[in-house]
Amino acid sequence: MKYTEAKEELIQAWGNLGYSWGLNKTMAQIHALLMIAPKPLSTEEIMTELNISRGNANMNIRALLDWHIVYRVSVAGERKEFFKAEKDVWTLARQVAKERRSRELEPILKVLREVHDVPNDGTEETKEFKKIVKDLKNFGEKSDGMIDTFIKSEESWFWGAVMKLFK
Amino acid sequence: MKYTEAKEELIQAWGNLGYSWGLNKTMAQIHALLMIAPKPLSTEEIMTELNISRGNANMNIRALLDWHIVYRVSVAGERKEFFKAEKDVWTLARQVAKERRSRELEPILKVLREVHDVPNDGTEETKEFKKIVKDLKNFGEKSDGMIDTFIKSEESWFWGAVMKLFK
DNA sequence: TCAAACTTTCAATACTTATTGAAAATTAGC
DNA sequence: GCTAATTTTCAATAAGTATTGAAAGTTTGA
Repeated sequence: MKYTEAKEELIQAWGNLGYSWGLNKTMAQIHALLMIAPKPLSTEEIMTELNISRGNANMNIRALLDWHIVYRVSVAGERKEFFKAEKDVWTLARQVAKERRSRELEPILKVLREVHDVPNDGTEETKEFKKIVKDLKNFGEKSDGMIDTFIKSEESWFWGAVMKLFK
Repeated sequence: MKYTEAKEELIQAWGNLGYSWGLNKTMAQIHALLMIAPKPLSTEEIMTELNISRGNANMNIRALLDWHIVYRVSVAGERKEFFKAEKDVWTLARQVAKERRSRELEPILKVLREVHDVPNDGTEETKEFKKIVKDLKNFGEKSDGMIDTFIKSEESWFWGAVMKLFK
């Protein structure tokens, strides 16, 4: 396989993965492009490489900055902005975990806490409801703690510990 | 908060969460409804509770069966099918992890393995590309192993081990 | 202060995905 | 085999999301 094909394929695949991460396709593709680029790229370059409009490029770059997985870079002698992606996979993973926790896990935990205290009126319905909510809340809170440790951890410590744990 | 409100709110929240899980909103809502129901429900009951059409209900129930997080149940003396959700949160979590691994992680790992061997033609581009792909592949494979252990693990063992590890 | 370079916004539109509902298919009992 | 109950399919359409491109806004340096 040639480099250009491989590059194309990786960008496509990363675009699909984006969906499972709460990014949209273009966002993920820009991220992939920046990740494998040896130098920061300008909006123009991103537009050309991915064949997308200026507005689209701009919006999705903003969203990536908002996720803190793409950074603004200034290049000496150039007036326009350049962008680079976080290249350290570990840092990337922690950042994504952090964002997803606050976008996905926290909202559902908030609801679980709210509905946790509905009075048990003695019916089967509320009994079952309370049981399930309790279990979900418990699970969610344990997961939350685990993710928190992950986010704050050091790569070497983490994999070392996990390796010991998972065999 | 009253039970009916709480129920409504939980179903809505679970519907949103569905998005971050590769389910769609209705699928996740049906799942929530079944999870808190003390008895298996028929398609009719699901249609009424969620105000959705027969076709919609049917399609999304099939999808949930396909994910193996909802089961078919037959009720004595009734001709129609009834459905119940997996109620054990731990089993649910493992099943979701299993499905997501094969729907999200495996495809990207496949691509990473494919593009891993592009020849280094000496340019900056291929050098950087190969480095990033190597890192991503390494990370993905470690994660894959970890998820695998999780899927095969017992709840009590897992949280015990994790608690020791994370704190 | 001006104007060129560059970035942002947003209404219009294209594209994608979800939903409906009625017709077709299947199933079960007589 | 027939019929009524039930499930499945799928074309039509509604709803939701992404994308464009041009106009408006902002920044920079002479």
